[in-house]
Amino acid sequence: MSNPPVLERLNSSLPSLRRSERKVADVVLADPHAVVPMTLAELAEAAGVSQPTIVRFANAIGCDGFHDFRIQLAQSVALGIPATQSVIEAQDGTATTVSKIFDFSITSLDHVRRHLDLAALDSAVAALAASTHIAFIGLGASGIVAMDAEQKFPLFGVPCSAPVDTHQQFLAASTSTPTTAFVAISNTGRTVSILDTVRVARERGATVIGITGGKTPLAELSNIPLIVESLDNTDIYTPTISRLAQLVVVDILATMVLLRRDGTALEDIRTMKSRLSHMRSGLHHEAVLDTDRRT
Amino acid sequence: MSNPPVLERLNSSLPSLRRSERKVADVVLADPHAVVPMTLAELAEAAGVSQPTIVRFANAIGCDGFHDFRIQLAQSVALGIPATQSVIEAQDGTATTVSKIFDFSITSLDHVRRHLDLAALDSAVAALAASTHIAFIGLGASGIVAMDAEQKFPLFGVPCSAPVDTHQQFLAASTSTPTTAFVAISNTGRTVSILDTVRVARERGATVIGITGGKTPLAELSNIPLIVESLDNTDIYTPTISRLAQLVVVDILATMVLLRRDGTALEDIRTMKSRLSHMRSGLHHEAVLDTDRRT
DNA sequence: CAGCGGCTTGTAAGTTTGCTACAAAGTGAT
DNA sequence: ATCACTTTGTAGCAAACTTACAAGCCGCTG
Repeated sequence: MSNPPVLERLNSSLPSLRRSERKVADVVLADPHAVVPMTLAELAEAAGVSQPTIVRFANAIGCDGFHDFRIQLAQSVALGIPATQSVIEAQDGTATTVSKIFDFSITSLDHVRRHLDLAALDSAVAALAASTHIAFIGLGASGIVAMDAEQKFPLFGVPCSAPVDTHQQFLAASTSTPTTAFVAISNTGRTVSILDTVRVARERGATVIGITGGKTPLAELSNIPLIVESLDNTDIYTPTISRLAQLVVVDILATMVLLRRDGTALEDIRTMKSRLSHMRSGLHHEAVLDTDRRT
Repeated sequence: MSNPPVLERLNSSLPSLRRSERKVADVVLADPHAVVPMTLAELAEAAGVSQPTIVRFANAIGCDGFHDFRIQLAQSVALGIPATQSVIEAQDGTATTVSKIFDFSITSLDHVRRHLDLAALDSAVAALAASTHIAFIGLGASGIVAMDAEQKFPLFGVPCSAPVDTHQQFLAASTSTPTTAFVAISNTGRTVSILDTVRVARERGATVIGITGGKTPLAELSNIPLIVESLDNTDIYTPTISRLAQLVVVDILATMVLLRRDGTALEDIRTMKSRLSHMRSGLHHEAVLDTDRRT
């Protein structure tokens, strides 16, 4: 899996390109989708340059020939045009807006996938698996993630809490123990109340896992910093993308903790899922148990 | 944008393949990543068949020659191996588990992107923009989505609520009016309490937007059904993927409603974002206002 | 400002790669 | 058992990509 997507690389190495290579870059950036099915000769024609220039262009941006360039471009385009490229505008139609937001979301997830620290993840899983109690805290969009985690983790038989307001969060930190896993979620990693709360949890000896967007104060304060680096979203229309990546990371943590358990926990979950689906349908408990027997 | 991803198509058209074409399919499915950089001759070698067979294989699964096949495969692989292919297993290492969950999440988002009904989306946006009050309801994972929506939509100056328990939801439905937009979120679309609540909202004349996973009872009951079709997740380890797609759809709705507004709402949001970031840092309100003046 | 050196770009030839026509082998039915 | 049909491989061809080389442009210096 090659690390930085082509279009990103193209942007960054744009100044170091020669004049006619630049013409090629312009064509590619103008409409990457259209370039994908093009043959070398067609692209040369479209950019108004000779064929070897195309090859040199491909090499210049770190591809191994035109073949490689085309494949990498196709992959980049499949994920979506990076958000840095396309900004949502008022005159965009429905289809365009939908595309842009999906592209942005998918690209961002891909970015996180490439930048996730697996070792930190392992440490976090170990800490969560060893804990007797887990607390998730976050505010705003990150609060949503905390609540989502609270729905997932109790499945393993470990009591979980996700206090929503700052006072309750502080209280949870104050009553934490050395076997508490304290998961603090903050994309900016600078929210003072979260930082204060984390300090208390640390004092109490809890293991603090900090899910944050970069090398932030929260990362500094955490025993195990989990950097979930979303793409920049300076644009005002751009939705908060960090949640999505954080949710996926929580999914990963939950799944990996589950994988560490043996079959009994698994069986519990299976039963739970089945009962839940019956509850949805409004059947009575008796009926559920009956169904379970049949299964 | 060609509609069904290659690997999906390959799976579905697998029975109709000839014997030696099937050998090719096996090689491709065994490790799609490895096939991407291969040349036609190499793939023929790897599958133990002749070169023309590869070409015929490509045509058989709906590609226009080997070239096209390679590009489409590259795109498919970029998004990740579809979940139907790869299932999370206990013996998977960290890297593998992470890959699989990200792949699954991204593939699923891509799937929703391809299957979203733009016309329904437009209707939903129109209804939301015209409403004087918006209620979001959901339970479990969908409840998280409802709460997320509640954080986003008040920005437009329309009062929003996202009652969390079934009684409160029922109450909200009972007090809704013809200008209420009632957004019900349920992936299964069969949760009885949600359906009951929606019926009440309909009786009261509210416009019901149903975000659901297919042609479910909820879709039937809604004025505007928004089908958000995630991939099947029969596997027990697989995390609930529907939330992610639903969140993105909520993002899209929020963004599009915002785009309908004129500059004033925009300015409000800009100011709000700036103040919020100051609040995070723990600065006082005076300082915030001061900063705003400087901006 | 003319001449020179280096870099940039295009021309042309070469090599690889993918495609197609055709023939051989296999398979099933009568 | 033979025939018709489907499937697979061989061989040649056309197109695409790459490389070597020469022409042109630009800036520098005398």
